[in-house]
Amino acid sequence: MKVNFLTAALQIGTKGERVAARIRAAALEQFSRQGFERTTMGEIAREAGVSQAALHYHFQDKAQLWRSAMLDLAAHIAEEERAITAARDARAIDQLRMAMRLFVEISWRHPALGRIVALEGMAGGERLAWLVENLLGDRNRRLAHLAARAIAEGDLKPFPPEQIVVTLQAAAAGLINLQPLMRANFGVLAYSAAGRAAHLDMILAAVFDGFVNRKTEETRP
Amino acid sequence: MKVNFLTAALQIGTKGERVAARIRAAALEQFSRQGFERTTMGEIAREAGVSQAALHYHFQDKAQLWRSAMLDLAAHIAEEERAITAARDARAIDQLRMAMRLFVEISWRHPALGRIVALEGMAGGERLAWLVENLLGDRNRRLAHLAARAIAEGDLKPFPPEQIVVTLQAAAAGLINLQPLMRANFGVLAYSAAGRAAHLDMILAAVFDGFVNRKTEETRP
DNA sequence: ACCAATCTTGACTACAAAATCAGGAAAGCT
DNA sequence: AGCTTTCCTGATTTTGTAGTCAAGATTGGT
Repeated sequence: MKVNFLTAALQIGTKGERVAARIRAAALEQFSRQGFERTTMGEIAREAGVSQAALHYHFQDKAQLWRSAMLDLAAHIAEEERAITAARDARAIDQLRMAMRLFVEISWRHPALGRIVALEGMAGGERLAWLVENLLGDRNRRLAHLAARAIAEGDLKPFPPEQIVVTLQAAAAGLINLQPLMRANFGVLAYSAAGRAAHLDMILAAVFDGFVNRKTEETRP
Repeated sequence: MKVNFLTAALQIGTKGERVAARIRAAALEQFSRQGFERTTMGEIAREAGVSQAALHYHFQDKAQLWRSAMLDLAAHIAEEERAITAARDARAIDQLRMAMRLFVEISWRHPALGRIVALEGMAGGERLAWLVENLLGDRNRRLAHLAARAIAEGDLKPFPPEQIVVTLQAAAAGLINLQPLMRANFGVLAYSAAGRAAHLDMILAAVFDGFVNRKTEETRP
């Protein structure tokens, strides 16, 4: 059996609940890698080590399994996020930097999230609408609001806040999502813990700082 | 009939060649939006205004149609690129900046490219291998080499060149690929020509500059 | 140990989409 | 015009996958 963050759920609940959790974990992995239609129920079943029919016992249909897997992911992420509370009175730019740090760390721990957003965010449709409604919308709007404040406080270059937010996230998730490309194109392997830390450094030090308004430097000749 | 950049091909060649071009254009649009499996031959046929069987007359199977559409896209892009030749003796950083400008412009004109790379680059598999082999590999390695030179010349912060290249491209294509997300999440509409120019500004001025090593700015003109 | 509820499965159905094919229309040549 | 090649289509077959179902296995309570 595959081991990942959802495997913890195997320890609790009734047998059915444990199997359902295993199915959700397998489904999330497949859906996020292959997208919804490329993923088959049979594949998920095999990965979870149960029969295909078991999937339909625990979940009404494929779409509902997808939503269930997403909610599961969201719950795990929310729990990890709660651990960190941004200081309310800090400058917007600092809250934003903190949010980006968190985003990168969570993206490494839960690569499925970024992949799903990329897949559905390109395609549009009802699954995207569901994601925006249930998981992404508030969070993104909050970040955009934060970016707008940071601009107003003179700390960010004055680009459209929504664009800043989406671009930052796309940049941060890019390397993580595109591991297969990195491997196929450059022969680079998946990252160790040290590599992840270096990646976080890169995003903050390079990409994020690119948006930062360096008043002192710019007023220089 | 849908009009796009491939429609030009309608003017030349035999009747069959013109129909094949129309099919490739329709296929490219669908494949890049929906991904390979979500796209059906029937849909492509309807979009191209021919019968489903006609697709199998011109192309052996779905996979070959996909490859053919990609080659078509690559040919168009290559032609546009050829118009611009980077000065050989310029500093690597300037060549890189020029390449990014080109990348953003081409990405706006051919949004299918970025979507395909994102889709297949996340999933891995034989289509990705084909893409790397036939149209991405050399180009990306050349860019990485350029980034490495720029680092050696002290113009870029010393992050791994492959990571810089992929992250820059992910950041630049992010907004373009994720238009449906922008719309669903923020209600923002597709971009006008002015919006595209502004986006290019943002990528170069913010993201690209984030990677630039500012120490050298003082010593440079 | 027994029972009832919960869970799981193999076998099956329904359906959508890819691929094939024989027949016929259109284009191009002489 | 007559002939040949190229092109296109409707009808059909094949294949892969989602979803159903009745029967049997497992689990947990008493």
